[in-house]
Order: sequence, then structure tokens, then C-alpha cells
Amino acid sequence: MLKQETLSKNQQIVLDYIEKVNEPIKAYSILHNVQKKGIKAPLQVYRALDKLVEIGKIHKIESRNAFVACKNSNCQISKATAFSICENCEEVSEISDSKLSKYLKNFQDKAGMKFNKYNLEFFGLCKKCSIK
Amino acid sequence: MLKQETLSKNQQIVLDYIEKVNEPIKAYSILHNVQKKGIKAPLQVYRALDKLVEIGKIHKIESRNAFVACKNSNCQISKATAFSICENCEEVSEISDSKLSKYLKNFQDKAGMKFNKYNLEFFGLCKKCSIK
DNA sequence: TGTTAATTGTTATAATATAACATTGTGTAA
DNA sequence: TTACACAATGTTATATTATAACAATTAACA
Repeated sequence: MLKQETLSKNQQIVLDYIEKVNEPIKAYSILHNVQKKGIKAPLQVYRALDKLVEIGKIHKIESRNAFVACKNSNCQISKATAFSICENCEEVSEISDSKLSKYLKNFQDKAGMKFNKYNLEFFGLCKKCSIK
Repeated sequence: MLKQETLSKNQQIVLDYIEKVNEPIKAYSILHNVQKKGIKAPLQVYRALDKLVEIGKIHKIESRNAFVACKNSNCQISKATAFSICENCEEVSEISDSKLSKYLKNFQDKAGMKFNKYNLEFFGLCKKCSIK
């Protein structure tokens, strides 16, 4: 079979919802919100999430156990992700910085490990929360 | 009260165990292994872990929900962590690269966010697993 | 010594995620 | 068009990770 080009029903439902909310959202919150579309069980959500992460349509914010739609150039850098996370309001933004991604892609550790993926999460205060 | 200088009983028990195993370990596995020392409940472990993370004695590997002792210059960079993770054998190493940490510490995102912490996880194949 | 904060102990439960298995759908090639 | 392989679905149960709530105890120190 050729590489999948269209999403399956459940995958599309989950992706549509994640893109709509436009901020990191948790699996069970997704479940709650797509039940009217016929998705009934956690596994149906998790399976869709797994696939969507795999193909780069969404990313997982590991420190928050949450999922967010990819914003970068139509998902071409799904294996190289960077986020900024406000520790006060929990706002999360995907960082799109070619210099940073170039630097990290080319990073070589001392043990000679061959990287094919990375995830970077910055924490701090967003502009709004800094002022307060 | 001054900043804590000595660890409490449970904190010390948990830290001793994490340092002994010398690889990422999960909370419930810690619990299982320190029960002979009198720690009986998950919360006792999680509270110790929280504190140890806070003071930089250990780090959490977010993508694995596991904890590992800090290896870097006596834990001075606990707020700036970087790890390499082998996706085959799950070996995890803390990266100590002053150029990398300098680069990331000084990184400014476009939204003007002020960072005080970051966590970076690289994924790939370690030397051993690359050969196979 | 009294006060405050940190730590502990304990039970219960919340939140996150996967196992296992049966069934259905879909692309491809014989 | 049938047969194969694989992807996706549906479902129930359960595993794993983490926190709430509250009472009791310990440690630092003004």
C-alpha cells in the first residue's frame, strides 16, 4: 500500500477538533468533545493521536501530556520540535526559528550518537504574564 | 527558614536508590524498590521526587516518565537539561555541552518571552544500536 | 517556647495510557 | 473479481502515572 494520503474518519475528527481549539489539549478532553461525532473510547482517541503525531500533523507537549496542531510550514519539521511554555498561563507556542532548528539538527553529542529527532521545551513567562 | 541543606529521610532514600541504579527509572519502580526502607505509598515517592527535581538532584525524562540522577557539575544546571535517548535500547545520557547550553540559555523567541528553564530531548540510535 | 513551614503517613481517587481480541474497511495485484 | 495484506475500527477491561484531602509529626528559628 502506498503511503497514506487521506486521514481516516477518526483521525480526521480528532485533527479537526485539535485544529479548532488551537491550543494544547489533553486526550480525555478531546474524547469528551468528540463524543457527539461517535468516538466513544479513549483508545479511539489515542490511536488517532498516535497516527497524527507520526505523520506530523500534531505534536505532543511532553511536559504537559497535551497535544497541539503543528504550525510550522505544513508540518515538515515534525521530527524537530520546539515550544515555549508560559508557566503562569500555560500558553504554548511552537517555535519556528530556522537558525535554532539548524543548530539542533546538526548537533553531535560526544558519544557519537546519531539523532533523527528532538524535542525542546522552553519554560518561562510570556509577555503578558511578565508584566503582572 | 533557610534554604534546605540536608535532605529529609524519604528524600534521601529515594535519591540513594536513583543514584544507585544510575539509569532512568519510573516512580512505581522506585516505590517497589524502596519498600524495604519503609516507604509504602506512591505519594511518598512522588513528594520526594518533586523536591529532588526542584533542587536539581534529579531530572525527569518527560518523554519517558522516568527520573534520573543529575550528572552535570553537581547539579548546577538543573534548569537547563538536555538528554540523548536511544529509541532502540532506551539508554539515556545527560548531555553536557557548554556550547549547547550557552546557545539555549541565550535563545530569545520572537514573542519576546523570557525563559528561565528548558528541557531538550534528542532521539536516535546509540552507537551500539547503530551497528546492529 | 511558641510559631511556622516542611515533612510524613494514609486512604482514596483522578488522570493518562495500553492490552487483547474480534471485526470491518481499503489498496493492490494475481 | 477475488484474495491477500494491512490499516483502521469497536469494545471491554486493565495498567500506569499522578494527585486530593486530611491528620499527625518533625525541624528551624525568632
